Amino acid sequence: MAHLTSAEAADLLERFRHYLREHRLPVTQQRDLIAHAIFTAPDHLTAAAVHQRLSGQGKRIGIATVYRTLKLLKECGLAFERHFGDGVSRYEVAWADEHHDHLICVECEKIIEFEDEGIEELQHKVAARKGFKLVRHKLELYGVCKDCQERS
Amino acid sequence: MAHLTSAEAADLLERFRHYLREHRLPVTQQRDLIAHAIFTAPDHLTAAAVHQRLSGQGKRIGIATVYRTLKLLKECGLAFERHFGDGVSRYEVAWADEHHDHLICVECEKIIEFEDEGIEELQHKVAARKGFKLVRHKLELYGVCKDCQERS
DNA sequence: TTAGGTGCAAACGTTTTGCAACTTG
DNA sequence: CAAGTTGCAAAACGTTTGCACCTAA
Repeated sequence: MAHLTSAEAADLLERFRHYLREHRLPVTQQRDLIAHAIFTAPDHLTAAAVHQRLSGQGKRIGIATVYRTLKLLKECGLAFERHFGDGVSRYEVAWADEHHDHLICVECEKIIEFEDEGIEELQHKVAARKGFKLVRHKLELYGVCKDCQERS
Repeated sequence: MAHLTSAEAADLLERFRHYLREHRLPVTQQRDLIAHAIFTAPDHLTAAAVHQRLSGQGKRIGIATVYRTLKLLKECGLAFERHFGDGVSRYEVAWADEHHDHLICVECEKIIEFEDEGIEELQHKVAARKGFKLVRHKLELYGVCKDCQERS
């Protein structure tokens, strides 16, 4: 689950502000709002979804600013950009201690997160065997979820 | 290695033609050329790369036709479409008996293919645990290759 | 002959960029 | 005040589509 408590979200927001100050970049209302949206989202948001969500709250923010801020969040390591093959980028909070991969239903598009120690260990072994120093990985399992199996 | 012998490439081309005839679709020069380009490529090609490669050979083929044919190759299972997170689709021959994942160097962008039985087995276990019937997966390991490690 | 493919150019949806006006520090 | 951000609209990007013409069977 990528859903953070509001205390955790607040902590991440503070870390983002700290990163900005450290780099002598202004902490603006827009940056706060966008970062907050990502930190409190229960799922993976597209830039358009972030924009809509803020518009719905009466905030007038340009889509360009959303992209610019998402890039900052990526750079400082507080958010990840994901691609699930439909040509749209999705963003999610990078929850420090948690590493998870994705299990995606090919019928209803539901996305479930999981972690597996064993797989991670084998990944490191494979990389080592090829002389690579592993820095990150992406694993997506596509299948039919229980609900969709029953439905058919 | 995704590099096929010319006999293997010829065999795949014949399979493609067979698929087309079976579906009462014409076997055109363009389709032959594009399929051949994919089957003989040593690496993952973008649509633009296929187009360039053919243009370089003096063939005047529209980029739209390249996309249309790549879609056909995907549909008949002879090519896979891959996404490595830079917003561009890459295509590679689907070598029937081989299943491989990718190891990508984050510095020189070199792409190495690998297979690992152990990882695949664990993937099936994870999916089963969550009630999913696994149909396919995507695993990409990003790291620094031996050459780039030495270079720095 | 005719179904369907082709190239072109225009349309598309997502992401980026140039710029004048505006905030932040 | 100066540096850097913002919103807008326009551009850029990869990809798809509409259409008149052409090719395979």
